[in-house]
Amino acid sequence: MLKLSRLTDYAVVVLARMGTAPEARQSAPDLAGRTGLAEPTVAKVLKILSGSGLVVGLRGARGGYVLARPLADISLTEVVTAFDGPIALTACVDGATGCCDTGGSCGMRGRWDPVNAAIRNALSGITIADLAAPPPVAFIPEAQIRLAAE
Amino acid sequence: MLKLSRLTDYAVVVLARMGTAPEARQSAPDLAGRTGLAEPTVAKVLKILSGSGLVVGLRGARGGYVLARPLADISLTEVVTAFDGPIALTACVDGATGCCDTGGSCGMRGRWDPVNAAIRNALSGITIADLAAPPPVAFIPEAQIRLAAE
DNA sequence: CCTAAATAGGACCCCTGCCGTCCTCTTTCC
DNA sequence: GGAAAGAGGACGGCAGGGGTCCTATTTAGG
Repeated sequence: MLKLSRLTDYAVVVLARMGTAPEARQSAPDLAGRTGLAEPTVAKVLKILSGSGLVVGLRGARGGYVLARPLADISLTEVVTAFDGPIALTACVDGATGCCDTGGSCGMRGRWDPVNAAIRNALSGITIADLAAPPPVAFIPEAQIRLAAE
Repeated sequence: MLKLSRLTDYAVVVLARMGTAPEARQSAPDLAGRTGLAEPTVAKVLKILSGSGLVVGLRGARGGYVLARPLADISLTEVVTAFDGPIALTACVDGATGCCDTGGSCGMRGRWDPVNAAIRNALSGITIADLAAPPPVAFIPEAQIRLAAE
């Protein structure tokens, strides 16, 4: 299904929460409490985010996590890629050997690439800051709408 | 993961094959043979396509399927929607009740909508004909690239 | 009228992959 | 030295997709 994994969803929530105090180091139990998510799950999310370099983990007592970059510099593509792997709608990509066993006469060879690129670009144009912005007077996502207009 | 279901992939292949003889009625076993896919699977795909109105099923002996519209008039969004349901990257959409149990303070409420719209629009701009076109001299998908450029 | 061919529509089981949890090791502050 | 917290991996439960099959209905042809 064309859905992103639940962990990706959690990651955006956690990142958004971290964005409210970009300088402070925040621990996993702390963020769990503030987001209302289960602590082990938040810990797992943060470990993956740390592995992807989107946050920086500080070990030891009084440790925690800090945003590696401001939310406005983190695109949705990066988060999705960290949890769901490279964005590729079908398995028929990057020269997957014997993708569909139709003997090379698939006819679809390489045709999905522009589609993947379109998705990637759409997600690249949206930052976590766009998703996390504290509700201003009224949220009218003109930028995103313009982005969506073919 | 951000992948579409395998049936959707099959559907594109089957539709592309049907596009090579748009007028002729083609049976499920016939299309299975021509695409190299398993016959029951092709039958299932065609039933779903028929239910969505993308192809027209003709019952009885010497029956088969005919494209309801030329491939150039069938967008990827329609095919994806037929198999994967409405395009919604997260469950937090269309007022899903108690989506994340954070007590309404989710802060993400409605924020994914522009993202979903962006994906939908990107896929709407691509037709099955774009994916199925028999390789011309060189396939340079200018249209799609332009579409992807934010 | 009867048979064969083909669609329509479910029902079913298997199996993959996600998800949530937990355990251990390492690091660092007090 | 002890406690707190991240790093890394392992593991079982479970939902959802997928492939298959069965039956009913329709229709062309002999």
